[in-house]
Amino acid sequence: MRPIVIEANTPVNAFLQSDDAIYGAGLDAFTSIGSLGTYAPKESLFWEGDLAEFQYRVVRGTVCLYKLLPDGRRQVARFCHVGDLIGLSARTNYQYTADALTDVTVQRIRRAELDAHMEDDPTLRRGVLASISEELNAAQNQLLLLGRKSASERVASFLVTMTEQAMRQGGDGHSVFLPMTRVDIADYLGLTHETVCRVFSQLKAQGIVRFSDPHDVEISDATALAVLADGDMDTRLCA
Amino acid sequence: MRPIVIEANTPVNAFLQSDDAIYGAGLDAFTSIGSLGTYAPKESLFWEGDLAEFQYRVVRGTVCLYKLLPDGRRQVARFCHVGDLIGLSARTNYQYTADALTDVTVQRIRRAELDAHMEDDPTLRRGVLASISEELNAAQNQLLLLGRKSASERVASFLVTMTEQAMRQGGDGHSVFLPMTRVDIADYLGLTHETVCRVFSQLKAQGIVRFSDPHDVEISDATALAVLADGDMDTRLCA
DNA sequence: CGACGATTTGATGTGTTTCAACGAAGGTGG
DNA sequence: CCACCTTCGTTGAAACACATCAAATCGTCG
Repeated sequence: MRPIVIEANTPVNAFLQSDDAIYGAGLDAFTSIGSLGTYAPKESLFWEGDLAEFQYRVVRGTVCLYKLLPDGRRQVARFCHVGDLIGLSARTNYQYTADALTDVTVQRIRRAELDAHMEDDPTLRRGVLASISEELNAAQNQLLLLGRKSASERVASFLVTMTEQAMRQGGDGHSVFLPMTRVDIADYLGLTHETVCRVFSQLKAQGIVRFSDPHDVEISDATALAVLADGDMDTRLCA
Repeated sequence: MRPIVIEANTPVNAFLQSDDAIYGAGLDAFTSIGSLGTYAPKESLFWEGDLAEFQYRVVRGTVCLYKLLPDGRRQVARFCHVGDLIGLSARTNYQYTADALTDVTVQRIRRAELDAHMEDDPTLRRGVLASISEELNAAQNQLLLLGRKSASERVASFLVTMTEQAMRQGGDGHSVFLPMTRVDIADYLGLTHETVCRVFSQLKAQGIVRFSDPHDVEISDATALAVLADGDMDTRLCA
C-alpha cells in the first residue's frame, strides 16, 4: 500500500533544461497569460477528483499522472515533459492525480481564460487540439503495450520512448536520464518494480544498455532495443 | 495468427437502433455535410497507416478500433457505438484499423471540410473537443484496467461499461447485447478468449449474470458486478 | 448432411508476481 | 561526526494467475 503523503524534503534529481528547448506551436497563450508555479519532487499539482480549476504546461522538470484503485494499486497514465499540456479535459474535475517527479516549473492558466482565448485564437485552438490528440495517440500505443506486450518488450518500448523524448529536448540519443524511480516505471508499464529491475539487468547482460547509475542509461544498441520493443525494424532510432 | 481478410458474408447480428437515439451536442455538421456509408460485419472502414481522408460518426451498429503487432498480436483500443466519432487526430494517417462488427452506418466527412466548419462553428468545435477528450478519458481508464486489474475485474468492468453504454442508448440496464465475439472482448481486455469464457462462467455460477445466448447478457446483480469491477461501491449501476 | 467458426471446459505450462533478503545512498538526530 | 533510519535498487526462491494446448459441443450455412 503506497502512502498518500506529500513530502517536500527528498533528493532532487538535477534535470534542468534550458527554456529555449520549449516547443509547442501556437501555445503562446500559456506564456502570455499563464502564471508560473513551481513544485518540489513528490509535491502534487492536483488530485484526482479535484475541481479542475487550472490547466498546465510544463516548463521544466517531469510530472507523473496516475490513477489509483481503492486498494492502492496504481497506474501511471503518462510522464509529462517540457512542453506537455496537463489537465485538458471537458470534465469539471481532474481525472487523475499529478505529482512532480523532479523540481518542476509550470505555466498555469485558468480553464475559463484558456477557453476564452481559444475562442479568439485559431492557432491556439489548433495547438490545443493537436496536443490532446497526440496525448490520445500515446495512450492508444500504451494500451497495446499494456494489453499485449511482454515485460521485456514493455521495458524496451519505454526506453525507446524516453530516448525519443530526450532527443526532442536536444539529447544525443545515447545517454538518457530517467527522472522516475523503478516503482514509477513499473506502475507505468503495468509490472512490478522487481520485474523492471530484472529486465534492466537482462538488457545490461546483453550489452544493449549500460547504467552509470540507476537514473542514467546509456543506449549501446538502439537497434536491438527497437527490435525488442516492437518485434520490428522500422524505427527512427537505428544506429 | 489472425488472418487479415475482409469477408462480407458473415452472420449478421441484428443490432438495430432507432435514429432518434443518436446523441452528441453540436455535431450537426456531420449530419448536414457528411455522406452516409454502410459496412457489413468484418468490413474495414480503414486500416492503420492509411491516409486519413475522412472522419466518421457512427449512426448505427458497432465499430472496433485496434492495433496489431508485427506477429499478429492484437489490442482493441475501443468499441465505437452510436454517436461516437472516429478518426479524429492531428496525424495525416490513421493510427489504428477500424472494422465493422455489425451492420454499420456512418456519416463520413472529409477532414478538410470538418476543419473548415470548425473554424466557423464554435459549437461544433466544442463538440469535437468534448468528444476527443472523453475518448482520452476512456483510454486512461482502460490503461488502469490493462495495467492493474485482474481478469475478473476486467470482465466485470467491461460488462459495467457495456451496460452504461446500453442505458445511454435507451436500454433498461438489465439485458445487454454484446455485438462482439469472445476474441474481440479478449483483445480489448488484454486476455485470451478462453479466460474471458471462464470468467463469464464464474459470473454465471455466482448468479451475477445470465446468458440466454453468447451475445445476450442479463445482469442479475449489478451491485456485485460493480464491486468486482472496482473493489468499490460508488456506482451508478446499483440495483 | 458435412464443414466451419465460435464457444466452452479441462489439463498443463510458464512468465510474472509475491515474498524475502541484502546493499547502497542520503537524510536525520544525537 | 557518526549511528540510525528510511528509501531505493537489486537479486533469489517459491507461488500463482493466466496462457497455452487440446478437445468436445453447438449453431449456422452451403
